[in-house]
Order: sequence, then structure tokens, then C-alpha cells
Amino acid sequence: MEPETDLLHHIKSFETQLDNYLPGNSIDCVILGYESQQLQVLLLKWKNDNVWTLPGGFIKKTEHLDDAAQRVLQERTGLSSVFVKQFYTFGGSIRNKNPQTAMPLYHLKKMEKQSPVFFKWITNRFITTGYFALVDIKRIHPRPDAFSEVCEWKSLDALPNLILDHNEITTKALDHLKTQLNYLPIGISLLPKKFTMQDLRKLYEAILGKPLERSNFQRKLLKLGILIRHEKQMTGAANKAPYLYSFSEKKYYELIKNGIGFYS
Amino acid sequence: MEPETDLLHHIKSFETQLDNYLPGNSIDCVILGYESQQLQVLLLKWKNDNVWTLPGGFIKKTEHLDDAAQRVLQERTGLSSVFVKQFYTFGGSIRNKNPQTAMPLYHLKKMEKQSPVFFKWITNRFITTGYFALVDIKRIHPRPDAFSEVCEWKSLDALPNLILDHNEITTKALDHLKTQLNYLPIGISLLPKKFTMQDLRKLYEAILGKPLERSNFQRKLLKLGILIRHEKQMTGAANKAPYLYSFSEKKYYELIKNGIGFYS
DNA sequence: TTTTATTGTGTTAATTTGACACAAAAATAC
DNA sequence: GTATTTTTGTGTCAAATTAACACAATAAAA
Repeated sequence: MEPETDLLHHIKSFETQLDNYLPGNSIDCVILGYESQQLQVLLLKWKNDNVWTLPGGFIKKTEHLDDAAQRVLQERTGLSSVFVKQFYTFGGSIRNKNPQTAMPLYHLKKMEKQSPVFFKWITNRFITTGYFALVDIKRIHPRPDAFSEVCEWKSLDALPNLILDHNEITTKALDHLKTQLNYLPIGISLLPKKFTMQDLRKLYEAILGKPLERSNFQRKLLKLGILIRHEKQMTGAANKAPYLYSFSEKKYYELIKNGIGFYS
Repeated sequence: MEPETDLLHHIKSFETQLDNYLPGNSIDCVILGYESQQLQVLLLKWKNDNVWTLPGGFIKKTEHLDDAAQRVLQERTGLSSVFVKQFYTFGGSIRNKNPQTAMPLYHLKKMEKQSPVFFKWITNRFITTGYFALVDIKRIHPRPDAFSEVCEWKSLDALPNLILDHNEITTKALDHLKTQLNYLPIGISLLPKKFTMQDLRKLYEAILGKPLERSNFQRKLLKLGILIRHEKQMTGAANKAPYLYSFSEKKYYELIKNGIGFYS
């Protein structure tokens, strides 16, 4: 099937189900991962229109907002048990008014006549609620949705221009990540099961945007009592091999419940 | 005018303007004050139905969510320049399904025939966004809205049962208050212009729910460099008179921007 | 004048933080 | 094999912060 025909088909199909969805409300997900010592965010590139967006979706009338977020996450990443948290609701009345970042309706417009109801529905004012997720990049297989041709990780240091207020949404998610750092399962969500102390430190450095003193970091984290030390990892590098660590899940979650009291 | 006639009149009037409002979205305000060494929240009691609710409202189609919150706040308290902040969006699909806390439609139901459009509109599923405000109780004059007969302060320690998920909304607001303590203008918003060190300490104790060592608290706060010392306050009590203090606004807001780093 | 309660500041030990030191270890160069 | 390079794990120690208690000053009452 031609991509365009496919899209139209999808829109027509969605149009018949419009009554099952809340009008004017959506969710957008800032799905964060960590690779190459940098935070990465999962983005979609729309078909033909060369624009990037956050993965998002609509809310079924019988569905909790949180469940809609989980659904989108599951659809894009295939994962069902990851850390997701609502962080802010964006309620600007002119979210689509800036010509620089307005929703590009190139394809939708062509379909306006074929799907006038959907067109009207989608071009209404939307209030969108932002969720962020923390995932281990290695565990997931990004899948584009019906509107997109690409779904891939982008480094936060070189984020493309996103549609609407999606750059603002991403920024707000990062703010939330930083200020809530002590209460979020950063390490356990973003790193693989086993990791070195350096991995963990570099992750914190990436989030905080500043270097942390190596030896003090190590001592502090060991003292928290949430790390389990495993065998050494022979890296092949010409130096002393570091230990591998994993988190004691129980202790980790207990700790962050009251705030890890770490790096303010 | 009879109260009931008045309410009907208000509903009919609102019905003609329904097209100007977003369907299915609302805002609820947790307006917090501080008096008698306790945190207080501003509540409304509905006419005839003996139930309490948070002050809330609907969102105009051309209005930013934040502006809707400001509007509600202004209408209930008469204040226009107070600290308001969005804290969470409540997206349960069954917010009105619990018979214990469902919206009591005693009066509305009687008007179902007279205002069927409004009735349908108001009984739809709503997604509500919570805002909290910090105000100096002494500065405001609570005013009920068209649906309410009472608008008054209630101590958080003895909160009545509220409709829908309003108790949950209040709890979440308090959680937010506690975890964001270091970034919020607590003192300057909740206390009168001039106050004693004890006033300030008791406020923090009320929020944190635990006692703080007096002399250390005093030293720590003075060291922050945000307090201006004024004349002593002769209280009439049989003891040494305390100094009065006020905040240096500029320094205060500068400090909380980066987090006051206080009492975690 | 004495007593009482609370304030403002002092003191000191315990803990945490920040900066640097250094030997141990893994691989490479010779 | 031996020396060299690089990173790790732990050691040390001064500075800063925290927590707990001490105590004189003071406003009003007894």
C-alpha cells in the first residue's frame, strides 16, 4: 500500500472512532534514554513533512490519562513496564498559532475534503499533558506510528526543531528531571542491569550538566547501600578493571521514596 | 431573588455561553493560607447540598489554562497578584463514579429539564488541572460563587470530605508544596509583611510536620541574607521581645530560583 | 526585687563535603 | 620480562555544615 493511501486509510479508520476519544485533549511523551554518555529523547518524523514531534496520542473516553500515556509508550517502544510520570499540562490557547512551529498540515490538508470531520477535530485547540518516561535504550525497538516514517533517538544536546510547543515540553520535562532527581529511579531505569561506577557517574553528570568529583561520588554512592558489587569487568583497556555493580531494587526504591538526598 | 431562582438564572446564562468554553476541561484551585499556626485551605460549600468543594472553574476557548486559574482565584479572593502554580492534572475516567463523593446533583437535577444542555455538559467526563496558590489570609475577603453559599478557610488538619477527587487533589497539592518547598515563595506569600522569627519557624514546622530546633533555625535563616531586621515587637508577654523581620523581596526571589537548600 | 518565659547569640562535637594523594591493577611498549 | 600508561579503589585531611545544648539579656508578672 502506498504510504499516502495508508495514511488516509488510517485517518478514515480513526474518524469512525472519534466518538470514543476525548476532544481537545492529548498526551505527549518525553521518552528519555541514555547512550554515548548523553541523554537521548525518542522522536518521530512525520511522513513527507520534514518535521519532528514527540510521540503522543489521544485519550479514550473510558481511559485514565495515565493509561493513555502507557499505551503510547507501549506502542512506540514495545515496553509495558517502564517508569512513566506526568510532569505538566500545557494549556496555551495559541499552541498552533506560531507559523514557525504550527502543525504542518501538508498531508492532512490534502485530506480535508476526504475526512472533514477528522480535520476539524484535529485542528481544534488541544490541551496536552506531558509525561516523561525513563527507559533503557538497549531494551527497546522504536516503532513509528501511522503518521510517521521515522522513530529514533536524538541527543538532547542537538535537538531538532519540534512542532508546536514540543521543544518547550521537552525543556520542561528536563527541568522536572533535574529538580526531582532525588525522587526518581534514574539509575535503575536508564542504565543496563550491570554497570560500572563510571557509567553511573557519567549519567549523573549528563543530567546535572556538570562534572562530579570521581572519588567522592564513588564513596557517597557506596555509602547509600543500594549497590551490589559483582565481578570485575575486563574492558581490554590498559588500566585497572572496574567492578560491575547492580542496584538492590528494594533498597533503591525505598531510598528514593524519601529522596536520595543527593546532589542538590 | 430566591437563591434557587438565582442559581437557575445563572445556569441559563452560562448555558448561552457554553460555546465559549472548552468542554470536558476544568481547573481546581487549592488556595492555601496560614493562620493560628496551621495551614488553611479555602473551600466552598454548595447551596443546600451539604458538600464542600475546592474553588474551580472552566476554561474559555481563547484562554490560557493559567489565566483561567488566575481568574478563579481573583473571583474567590479578590486578589490579582498572588503566587499561583500548576501542580498536577487529574485524568481519572471515573471521577464522578464513586457514590460517596459523586457530584451531588440535587439542585442541578431539578434543573435538568430547564437546562438540558448545561446538564449534559456538566455531567460529562472532566479532566481537571490543579493549581495551588499561596496567600496571606489577612489580605483577602472570600466570596462564594453562584453555586455556593459559603466560602471559608478550613484547617488542613480537619478537612471535611470533599466531592469527587478533591481530597486527593488537596493531598497532591500538599505533596507538591513539601517537595518543592525550596523553590516556592512560602514565607513571603503566606506571612504578613512583618513577622517574628518564631512565626517563620512555626510556618515551616506546619508545612514539614515536624519541629525544628529554634536557635539553629534562626542562625540558618539569618545567614541566607534575605531577612531585614526591624524594631522589636512588644508583645505584652512576660519575656524578651522578639525582633520583627521582613523579606528583602529581590534577594528572596533570587534565592528560591536556585532553591533555598533548606530543610530537606 | 524576684521570678518566669522567651530571645539572641555562643560553643562544641559529629557529620558531611571537597580536594587531592597514592598504591593496585590491566594492558601496552620496549 | 620490565617499564610505562591509565584508571580504579581507597586514604587523608581541612573546611563547611549540622545538631544539640548553654547562657546571658530582656519584658512583664508575681
